[in-house]
Amino acid sequence: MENDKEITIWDIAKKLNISIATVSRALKNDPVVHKKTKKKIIDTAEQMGYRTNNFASNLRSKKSNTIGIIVPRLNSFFMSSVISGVESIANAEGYNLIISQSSESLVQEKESVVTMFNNRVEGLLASLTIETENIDHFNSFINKKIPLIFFDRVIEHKKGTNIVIDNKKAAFEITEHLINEGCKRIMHITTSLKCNVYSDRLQGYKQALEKHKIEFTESLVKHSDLTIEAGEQLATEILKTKKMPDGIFASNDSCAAGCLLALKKAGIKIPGTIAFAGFNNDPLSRVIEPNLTTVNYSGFDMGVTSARTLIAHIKGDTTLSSTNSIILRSELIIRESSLKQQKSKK
Amino acid sequence: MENDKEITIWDIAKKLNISIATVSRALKNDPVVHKKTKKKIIDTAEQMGYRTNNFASNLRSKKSNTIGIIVPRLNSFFMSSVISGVESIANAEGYNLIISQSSESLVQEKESVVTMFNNRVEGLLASLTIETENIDHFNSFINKKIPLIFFDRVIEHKKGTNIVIDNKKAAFEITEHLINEGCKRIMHITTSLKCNVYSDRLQGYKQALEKHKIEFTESLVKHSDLTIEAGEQLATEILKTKKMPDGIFASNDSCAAGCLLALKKAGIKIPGTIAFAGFNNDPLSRVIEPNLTTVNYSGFDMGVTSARTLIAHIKGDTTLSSTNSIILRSELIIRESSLKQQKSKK
DNA sequence: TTGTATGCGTTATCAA
DNA sequence: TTGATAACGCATACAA
Repeated sequence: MENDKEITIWDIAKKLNISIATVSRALKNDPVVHKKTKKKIIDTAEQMGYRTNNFASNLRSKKSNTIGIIVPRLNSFFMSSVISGVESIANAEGYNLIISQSSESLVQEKESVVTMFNNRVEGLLASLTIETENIDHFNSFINKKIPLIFFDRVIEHKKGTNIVIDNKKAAFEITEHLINEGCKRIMHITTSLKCNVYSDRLQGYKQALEKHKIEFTESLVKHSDLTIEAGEQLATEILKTKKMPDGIFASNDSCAAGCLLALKKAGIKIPGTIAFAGFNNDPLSRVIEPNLTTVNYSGFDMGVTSARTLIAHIKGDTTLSSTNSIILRSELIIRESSLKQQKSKK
Repeated sequence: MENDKEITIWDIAKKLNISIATVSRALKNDPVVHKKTKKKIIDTAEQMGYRTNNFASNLRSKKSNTIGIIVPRLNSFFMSSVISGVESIANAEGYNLIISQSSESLVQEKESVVTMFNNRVEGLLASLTIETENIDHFNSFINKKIPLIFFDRVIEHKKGTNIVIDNKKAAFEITEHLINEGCKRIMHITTSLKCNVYSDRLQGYKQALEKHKIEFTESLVKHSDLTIEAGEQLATEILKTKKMPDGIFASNDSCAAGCLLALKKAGIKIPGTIAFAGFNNDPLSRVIEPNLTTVNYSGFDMGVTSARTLIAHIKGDTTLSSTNSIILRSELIIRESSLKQQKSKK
């Protein structure tokens, strides 16, 4: 039955001997058109195999019905969960989703923003690269007042909403937990501190040390790219040190896992000699032995919230324009890798 | 400098006192327009803050410059790698990418296809849900000869290309490996056999048994949803059995990991008493102890190949229209979890 | 090499 | 409640 020619509202109108205006209205479910004609129109539309031409519609109405998302990497457990959440909302709300990854490159991020702008997305979600220090390249959106929301990796700005967790608090709690377990020399593994996520966690770490009167030691802060391999690498470094740490708090689970396993293989007792904590509650953390103490926060929820908020903005919800940031819940998950104390009771 | 009004080719034409036709040509880098005027046009376009209106352009040219991808789940390591690969190619080739997830639901998948069709994607990539038994719902694409490529989870069909790995062979090899390690009672954990990926693996498993004169036992094939939890669940079941298996080949790493850990916790020696193998080379497999023997195949590569092939189709590469399927490389990765033999030598 | 004129399929503004 | 008609911004056949 399928034919090569595309059916338009013109064809429907002709067949039904009515005007295209009425057809257009009926297809949009405009309450103004008579119920009976509406039904007739919709039926024949279906029967003729009509599909609306979004280009024409968008051109005329100046709306794209599309939202965009730019992420540093697509293939991490956290990010793919975020995208899954965003997609589910976008889909339910009838928005298309276009995705772009910056691959942690500022240049790429800039290009992605341009692409999104040219595609006339009605709103944009973005999680920044590790090297993004300002958001001038988002000015096209800000100037045109196109809703723009940063999530997770963000930069404070006046013109929009950020969706984050309280990284400082989470890091404080996890560090304090390590201290309470008896750690006195806690190493922190992080990456570029240009990024709020990591600088906040470092701050939380420092605050916990301060509260418990432990002197902050610069050399205990290690910078890496937070991969499993980086963790392994660091482990060999640690093994060469005279004064080994008695606790390690890594800024993600992959890196913690790599480091933990390498140290364990070298005969270090975990958590006995070195207690461990990570961040993200990656599936890895429940598989590694000992199970990894970590901070849980749901990428899916963050995606859902981000998409919902963005769409509310697009639809002109004014109560939101004053919202500067939304802080999502995160929780400390204590597992075996950090239990120095309880270990002896077992 | 940004203003509320959108600049069009009209504005540029007016300013430069030339026709919109020339402007349009220049912006498309048409070789027919004089170099000098072209430069002038492009410069003032930039200066005026012009951005092309894709809707008008698409409407006129009847091309969307967009490809679509439908996946069962976004948030698995494998799938997010695929998407990462697809995105990188789409981006480089100047195509937009719109993404939809079916959440393993056939109903959702059908809706996603309709959405993609209505959005007039120029080509579609899809990995089917576990319950998809035929591809009638893709007929809109097939009838209109819009390039359609299935990857990983596919159904054989005459009108298009499938991109897969040789699941049968991979499963055969991994099963044979277990047999060579001395397993005589190998359990296979799988899920819906409607899906090529899983039925092929089961076949490979059977063939290996057959080759080595091991009788196939129906009760050793377990169906589950292949999550970590399902693996744990199965472990408790196995522990209650009188005749435990001496090897387990699970159709993905998560499930293998859940099962392995639960059995290990119950005091079963891995691989001594039960050898283990998974599938996918998920990061989990390198973290679990013992490290998991598995099959590696790159989601990123599959994404890249799928996108490249699709775009070639779109561009009318005829050499491809005869290509029925592309089989990507996969490799057996042997790790500690399956080494029953070598274990004793250590 | 450039310009004129037309149409792509909608939506929106009138008027009926 | 419906209809006639003018945009929306661009690409292209044709003419110059």
